[in-house]
Amino acid sequence: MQLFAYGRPRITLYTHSTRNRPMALNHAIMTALLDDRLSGYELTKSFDTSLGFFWKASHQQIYKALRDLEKQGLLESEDVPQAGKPDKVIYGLTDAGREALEEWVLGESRVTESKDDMFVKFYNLSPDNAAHLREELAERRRQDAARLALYQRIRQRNYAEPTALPVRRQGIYLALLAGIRHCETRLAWAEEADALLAAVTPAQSVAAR
Amino acid sequence: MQLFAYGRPRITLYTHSTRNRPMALNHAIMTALLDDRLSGYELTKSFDTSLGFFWKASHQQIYKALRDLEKQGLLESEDVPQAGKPDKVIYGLTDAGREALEEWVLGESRVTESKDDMFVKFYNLSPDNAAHLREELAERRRQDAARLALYQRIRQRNYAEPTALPVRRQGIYLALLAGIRHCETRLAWAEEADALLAAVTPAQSVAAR
DNA sequence: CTATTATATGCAACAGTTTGCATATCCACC
DNA sequence: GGTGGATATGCAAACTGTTGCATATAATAG
Repeated sequence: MQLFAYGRPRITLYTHSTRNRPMALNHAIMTALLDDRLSGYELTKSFDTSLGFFWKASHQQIYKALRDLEKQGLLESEDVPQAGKPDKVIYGLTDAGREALEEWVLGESRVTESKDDMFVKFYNLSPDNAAHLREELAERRRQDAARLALYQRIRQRNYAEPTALPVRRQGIYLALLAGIRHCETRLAWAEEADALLAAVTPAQSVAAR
Repeated sequence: MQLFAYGRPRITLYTHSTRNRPMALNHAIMTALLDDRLSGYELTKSFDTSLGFFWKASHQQIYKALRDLEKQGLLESEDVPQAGKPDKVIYGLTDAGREALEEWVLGESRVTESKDDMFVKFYNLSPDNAAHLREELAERRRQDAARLALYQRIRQRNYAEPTALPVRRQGIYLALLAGIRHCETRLAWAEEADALLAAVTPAQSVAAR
């Protein structure tokens, strides 16, 4: 009787396994705690700006990650009673946390490519939906413009002379610069795209006359 | 006795609910099937190039999505026996599928921001890891350069004169252009970043002397 | 006085993605 | 004769992220 009916058992080498690489949200949180001790609430808000350009997270995710990281001994917490506000729990990096973070930086990076419906929609362009796509595009432009303005302000205030900054701040500057360039590129593209869409749209209004 | 101990029951309006918006992978697949009838295997490969810049999917995801979409009547399938190769199943859009796709385009878009470890790592820049980050950056440059070259080739071959193209092809051109601009921007940024990192790295080799 | 907003934390269900594994054929290369 | 790679499809578990809901205090706006 043959128990292993199909082929022979295989030996797998796990050469490119990512199993042991924990999700980067944890590391993003630890990064945010490098300088400051913060509560989950404060982290949630700070994720909306600075680091948030590269990593979005909901408060549910963040609170859970904080508890997990504390269980692993990478963070320590402190209960802070407050008057006039609900009590909060602030978290800080432990030495083990700092070490784990440094080690993580030296590992391989994982990229989760962005997924954007809008581009898939462009593959479906027709006179029927061109007007709608222009609207979506206009909304994006507003968002990108707002974000760009914010990042430009931050740059001028805190990163005007990058080479004069301490090393770590130079790294943050580069990330910020990537964000700025990204917004600029999208805005320039949106202008080109809008011009082309505008040439498509009138066909509909003519047909609808 | 008070059964609803905490506060009063709330009425929620679901004004910005996204519950009924199905994931875009399904729509990306349907989009890829607009012109051609393809098998899961072929779709997986085509996702690696064209649409893949905006939407990555594994073969496991794609095969499952295809079966789901067929169950919903949005796709139809046909078994194709092959000589010298395993048989395959090719899928095509049904009329219902085409309609559903057109309707989806007119809805709101969802953006899943890209998540890239590398930028989080830049927030941790130090002389200890600057060399490692330069390596990662160099690897990204190779990838971006390769992708850019591919997209440039596609552009020259098929989209040299965008305004002369049929409407839908113009939409694809715009998506392609976004991909090109994106790669170019990242490459330009990587150059700047590398220059700054280079100024950080030597400090280590001097210290290590 | 009531509604809203900000502060502050959390659970549970669900949706979506990744990873590991499984199966099978045929071709090319060494 | 075996190894590796391309073709072709699929299951199941683990992981990650989103959504809806729950709870509580206090300030502010109307």
